[in-house]
Amino acid sequence: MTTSNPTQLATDTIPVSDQALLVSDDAALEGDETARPMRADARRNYDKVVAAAREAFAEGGAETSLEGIARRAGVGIGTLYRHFPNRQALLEVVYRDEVKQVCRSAEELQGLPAWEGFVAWINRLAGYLVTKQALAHELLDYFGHDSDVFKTCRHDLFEAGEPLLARAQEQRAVRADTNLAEVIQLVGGITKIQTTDPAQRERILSIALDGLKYRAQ
Amino acid sequence: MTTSNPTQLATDTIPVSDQALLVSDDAALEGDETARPMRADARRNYDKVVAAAREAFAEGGAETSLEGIARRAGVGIGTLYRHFPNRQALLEVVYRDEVKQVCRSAEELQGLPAWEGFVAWINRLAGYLVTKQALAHELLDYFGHDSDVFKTCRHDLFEAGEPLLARAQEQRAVRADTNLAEVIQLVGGITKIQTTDPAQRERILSIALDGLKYRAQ
DNA sequence: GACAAAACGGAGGGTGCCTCCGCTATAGTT
DNA sequence: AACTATAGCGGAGGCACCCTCCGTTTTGTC
Repeated sequence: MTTSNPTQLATDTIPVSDQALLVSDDAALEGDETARPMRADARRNYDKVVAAAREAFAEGGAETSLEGIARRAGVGIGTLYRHFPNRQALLEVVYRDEVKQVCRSAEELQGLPAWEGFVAWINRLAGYLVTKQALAHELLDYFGHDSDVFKTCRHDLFEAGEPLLARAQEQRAVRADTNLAEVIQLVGGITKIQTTDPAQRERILSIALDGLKYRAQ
Repeated sequence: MTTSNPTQLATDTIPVSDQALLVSDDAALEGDETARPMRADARRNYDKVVAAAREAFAEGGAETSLEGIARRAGVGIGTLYRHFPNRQALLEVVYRDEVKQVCRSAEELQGLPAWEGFVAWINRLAGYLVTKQALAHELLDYFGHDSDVFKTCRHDLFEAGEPLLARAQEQRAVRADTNLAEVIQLVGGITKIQTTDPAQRERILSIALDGLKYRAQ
C-alpha cells in the first residue's frame, strides 16, 4: 500500500526526455532574475553535475560523496564546487524537483473522499521520503530552517497538502488540533526508521495515521 | 606508561563516585564469562576511553570523532581501536548503561494505571532518546541488527517495556495489533525529528500515542 | 584571430577512519 | 628482585572525504 505506489516518483524511472525537462527547470532557476546567462560550458557542466547527483542520491544516499558525484559527472571537483558551494546547495537543487513531483501528484487526489485522499497523499509522501532517504533526511532536518530553497520546498509541500488536510479536518475525518507542519514531521520521523522489513514501517505509519483520525470527544 | 598526557586529562570532569560505578560496570561486562582479567594498563585505558566517549557523546554527537575521543582520553588512537574495533563497538558499550537506566525506571511505573504507566514509560524513553541523539540514532538504526550488545539492549528494553505494554493491551488500553518493537521504532522515529520547538515533538508524540490507544470497533 | 573574462580541474591542506608494527609496561616465573 | 614472554601501547601512514586556491583552458565578443 505505501511504498509501491502506482505513481512512480523515483527519478531513475523517469524517461530521458523528462530529465531534459528537469534540466531546463534548473536553467529557469538560474536565469530567474539575475543578470547574464551562463556560459555554454558552465551550463553543460552544471547539468551534468545535477544529473549525476540525482542518480547518485537515487541509488542510495550512503556513498554519496561529492567527489564521487564529480567523477560520475566527468567533471573536476573544483567545477562542482564552483556551482554548488557545499553539499547542502547541491542537495537542495536536486530535491527541489523531486518534491515538486510529489506535490503535483496531490491534485489528482482531490476527487477521493476526504480521509482517503489525505491518507493517499501521506502515503505518497512517505513513499517518496523512504526511497530518497538521503535527500529526505536532510530535507526534514532543515525543515524549520531558513534556507531559500527549503522555504520553496515547504511552500510547495504546504500548497499541495494543505487543501487535503483542511478538507479532512472540516469533514471531521482528521483531528482538528494539528496542522500540516506536524503531520509532515510525523511522517518524516517515521520514514527515518531503519528496518529490514518495509511492512513494519507501513504498519507503524498506519498506527500514526490512526492517531490523526478525528475522534468524537 | 607511554601516554604523553597526564592521566586525569580526560576524566577529571566526572565525579569520582560515578567513575567508580562506571568502572565496576565495565568490569562486570568484561569478566562476564571470558577467561582472564584485563591487564592493569588495559583496564585503565579502557575505562578512560569509555569515560571520554560518554562525555563526548553527551556534549553533542556532531563532533564525535574517534580520534577526538582518543585525544580526550589521553590515549593513542591505536589503543582505542584495540578495545573497540570500530565506532559501533564503542557506541554500544557507552549506551549500554544508559539504556539500562531507562529500563530500570520502568519498574516504578507498574503502580500506575495501565495506560498511564505505559505512556509514562514511552515519555521517558522519548526523553532519553532526544537528549542522547547521537547515541539514540545509531541505536535505532541498528535496532534490527544482530550485534551482540544490541541484542542485550533490545533485551533490556523489552524486559522493561513488555510488561507495561502487555498489561495495557490486556486491559484494552492499547490496541492489540502491535508490539513493543513497533512501538519503540515509532517513538524512535519521532525523536529523530529535528525541530527548534521541543513542544512540537511532544505534540507529535501524543498524536502517535493516540494512534496506539485501543479503539472499540 | 585576438583578448579579457569566465570557467575548468586537480593539487593539496585539513580531518576522519582504521591498520600495522616496533616499542613498552605488565605479570607470572624463578 | 630480576627475568622474560607477551599483552598492550601509540602513532605513522594509507585511504577517503571535504573544500580552497590558482595556473590553465574555453568562451564569447570585437
